This record gives sequence, C-alpha cells and structure tokens, in this order.
Amino acid sequence: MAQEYHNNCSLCGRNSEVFKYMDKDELKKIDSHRVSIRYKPGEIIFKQGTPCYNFICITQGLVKLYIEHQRNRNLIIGLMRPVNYIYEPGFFVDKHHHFTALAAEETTACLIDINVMKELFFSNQAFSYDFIQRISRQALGLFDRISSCTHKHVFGKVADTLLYLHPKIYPENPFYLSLCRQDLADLSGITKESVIRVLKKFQEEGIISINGDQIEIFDRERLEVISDKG
Amino acid sequence: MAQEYHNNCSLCGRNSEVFKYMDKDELKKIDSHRVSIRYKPGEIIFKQGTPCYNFICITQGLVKLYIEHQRNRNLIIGLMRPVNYIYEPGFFVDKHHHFTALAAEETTACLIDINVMKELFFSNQAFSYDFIQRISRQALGLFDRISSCTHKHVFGKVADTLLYLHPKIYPENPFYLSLCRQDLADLSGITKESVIRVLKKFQEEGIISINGDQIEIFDRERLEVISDKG
DNA sequence: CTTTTTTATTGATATATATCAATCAAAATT
DNA sequence: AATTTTGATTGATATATATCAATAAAAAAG
Repeated sequence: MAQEYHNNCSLCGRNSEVFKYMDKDELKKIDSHRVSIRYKPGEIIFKQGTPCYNFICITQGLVKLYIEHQRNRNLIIGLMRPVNYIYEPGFFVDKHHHFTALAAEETTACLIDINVMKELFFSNQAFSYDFIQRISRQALGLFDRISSCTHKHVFGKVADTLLYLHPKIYPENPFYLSLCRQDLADLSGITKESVIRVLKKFQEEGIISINGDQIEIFDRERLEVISDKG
Repeated sequence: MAQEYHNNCSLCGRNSEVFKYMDKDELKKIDSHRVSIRYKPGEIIFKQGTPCYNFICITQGLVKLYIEHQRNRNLIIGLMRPVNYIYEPGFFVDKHHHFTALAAEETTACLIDINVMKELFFSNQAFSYDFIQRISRQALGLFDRISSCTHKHVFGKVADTLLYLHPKIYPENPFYLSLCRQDLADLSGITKESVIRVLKKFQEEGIISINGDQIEIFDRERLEVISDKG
C-alpha cells in the first residue's frame, strides 16, 4: 500500500499528539512491544467480554466502539480517528473489554503490550496526567450522551449525532458517510426508521442535504438549537 | 456535634481508602490546604457552570450529583457516600463544574486546594494510578447508565436504580430512603409518576416492600432479571 | 446482463410512557 | 388544633416513537 509507514515509533509521524510526553528511550521501549496490524472494514479489533492484553492506538482509518446488547440492539459509544488510542476503562478495573471495537473503514492500529503502558503510568507523570485529561474529556462526552438519551426527542438526538460527526469524525463538509443508517441509529439510540424520517425532515427544512452517501450541513446553528431544546 | 472529627488528615480515620497512597508529608501538605465544611440537607456544595477551585472529599452524609437541564428536568448521575472524593472531569478539561453537587443529607466535606492535588498527581504515581482506576470504574458505570437509558423500559430502569441504591448507597436492607420520588425519577431518567407505578407493581409481585420511607428488597435476583431483559 | 441479497425508504399501526388533572396523605406553618 | 403547603398516588388522555410490513433502490453474486 502507498501509505508512509515506519517500523519505529520515534519516526512515526502519527504519534505526535498521543505520545508527546515520551522521551526517546520510552518510545524505543514501546516500539519493541508493539505490532502494527491492518484491519479490513467490518473486522473486529477486540470484542466485548474478552480480556485485554493490548493498548490500541489507531494510526489510520475509522473505528466503531459499541456496546453489544441482547436482542441485537447495539449502542455506539464513540467513533475513533487517528491518531488516538482507545481508552478502555475495563483495563484499570477488571482487565476485560466492556465494549467491542470494529474497523468501520480500512484501518491500521498499533497494539502495544499493556504492561509496558502500565509501567509508563508509574514512571512518566506528564504522560499520566495527560492521560487523565484525555479520559476526563471522554467522561464529559459521556455526560452529554446520557443527557441526550434521557431527555431528548429523536430530532435532538439526530442533531447531536450530526454535530458529533462533523467536524470531529468527518472534517470536511460535505462529507462522505462511511456509516449505514443502522449505525446512525445505534449512535443516536433510536431506530433506523426514525433516523431516516428525521434526516428527511432536516433536508426538507434546508438544514442539511443528502446525496447518496454525501451529507452536507448547511445550518449548524439550527442543529445546535434543535439539540438544546431537545 | 457528636461526631469524631480531627483537624488533621493524618489522624482522620475517614481518609483510609482514598489517601492510602499518601505519606506523612503529603498528608500534612493536604491538611494545610484543607477546610472541613458542614452542609445542611438541600444545600449546594458546588454548582454546574462555576469554576472549580477545590477537590472535594465527602467525610459524612450523602451527596447528590446531577446535571441541570432546561425545563427543570434534572438528571442524577450519581450519589456519593463517605469516604470518597468527587471526581469532576471538568477540572482536567476546562476547570469548570459540569454538574451540581448537593447535600442530600446532613453532610461534611473536606475542600482541598485543587493545585495541591494537581501537584500530587505529578509527584505520587501510586496515587495517580489509583485515581485512574477510580475514574475508570466510574466510566464503566456511565456505560451501564447509557445502556440503561437508551434501551430499557421503565421497569428495567427502576430495577437498575434499586440495585444501585442497595447496597452501594444504603447498605442495610430494609433501608430508610432519604430521597423523594422525584429523585428516584431523576436517577432513573423517567417521570415520578412512572416510578410510583413501577414500585407499586414490584410491591404487588412481592419483589420489594414499601412502608413510608422504608424500602425492603426481597428478591434481588428478580430485579437483576428485570434489569437484564430491559 | 440477470438474479439475488442487502440496505434505504415509506406508510400504517401498536404501545409505552409522558402529560395533565384530581385526590389523598403528610408535614409544616399559623 | 386548624390551615396551608408539599409530596405521593391514582386515573384518563395524548403523543412520540417503536414495530411491522411493503416497496424501492443499490450492491453483490451468479
């Protein structure tokens, strides 16, 4: 493949943000306990319930994180773009995965031995504090999510989903949506039929436009209002 | 008041779990940047939107943490018993509170200067790692909460609330409920009328009994089944 | 190119739960 | 003790959204 790609963490341009508090030796250590894996769309990176052995850093593609439910209703708790590591709280509690990670697009990820990372939490305070900041940001996102699914109606929920998708997940506008309607439903916590009806309504009102898999957001402020008032 | 109560963190029997990774000097430092405050039921400890200056450790009582919403619908994201500190992710992100903390019973809390705590995150790795473990446990709780409010029906939601209240918040069974029906509703993400109807149903089926403010759980397993199947 | 399968869309109906209103009980105030 | 206020309970109704079913469009397979 044509992607630039290093066998060495120190040279990997993709780690910038995530490992900025590491020195040369630390990166070397990580490097020696790391494998880079390529996943095809639809492939599972790790599955809910299994033990966690690796700290996973997405270097390319798009990953879907979802909680698996009985009666095949899933709940997407987040999407991940490079460069970012997947924070799995389960590692710090019972060393098991509490959600499933699946490649939504062609994805590459680095798997790092989790014990090496654990050592770093003890030896590198700056990294450790940065980590706390990152998971705190995620926690605030979960608060919003809980508010959204408890008090909002379908319009507010889908508005939240659209606001989340752009620019965080799809930086361009219009963007090519690599998720299906069921994914949008699992992300919004409603049914796919409701997603379709809401998107249609938004389109009729000139808030967005949809052409095949292309979505363009015309009126972000309107979406924010809809999100706020539920 | 008749409570035993020290002017000194090192002697305070209530800090055991939370500050177990601190040495004498560290506790002394905390001690000198600490005030102990007593709150009456209904008093606000800190309010959503305000800046955070203090790390708060509950030493007595019961605290309600809730997200304030428009059209006076609140959402209780958790209850706190001693001895525990309130993890406010906002501190690590924008240094503002993202929820309100209110004394639900007569409560005492220690307020510690947040910069002193921040120093400790850098100097004491064991404390820092313990902190990550604690917030990870909370994050897993939030996952459950999101699952609950997205996919479950009122019976499952109230079952979840009851399972949360006992034994975590009220260790005895039967327990004296210091929360009103609206609180149970805000905790379950439904209306108080629905809470009442569900509790009545549970009582009719012999799962629980209610006498005034006393609730007794007879059939915990039944509640778990109801929680699971939604 | 045709057929099969999957995904998206639309419409009709069912249902869970919120909303509204009234009553009852308990607590607080006078 | 009488009155006011607050919270709990019950019932009737409205409504949002899930469910079900049918069709259309797109993608995959033969």
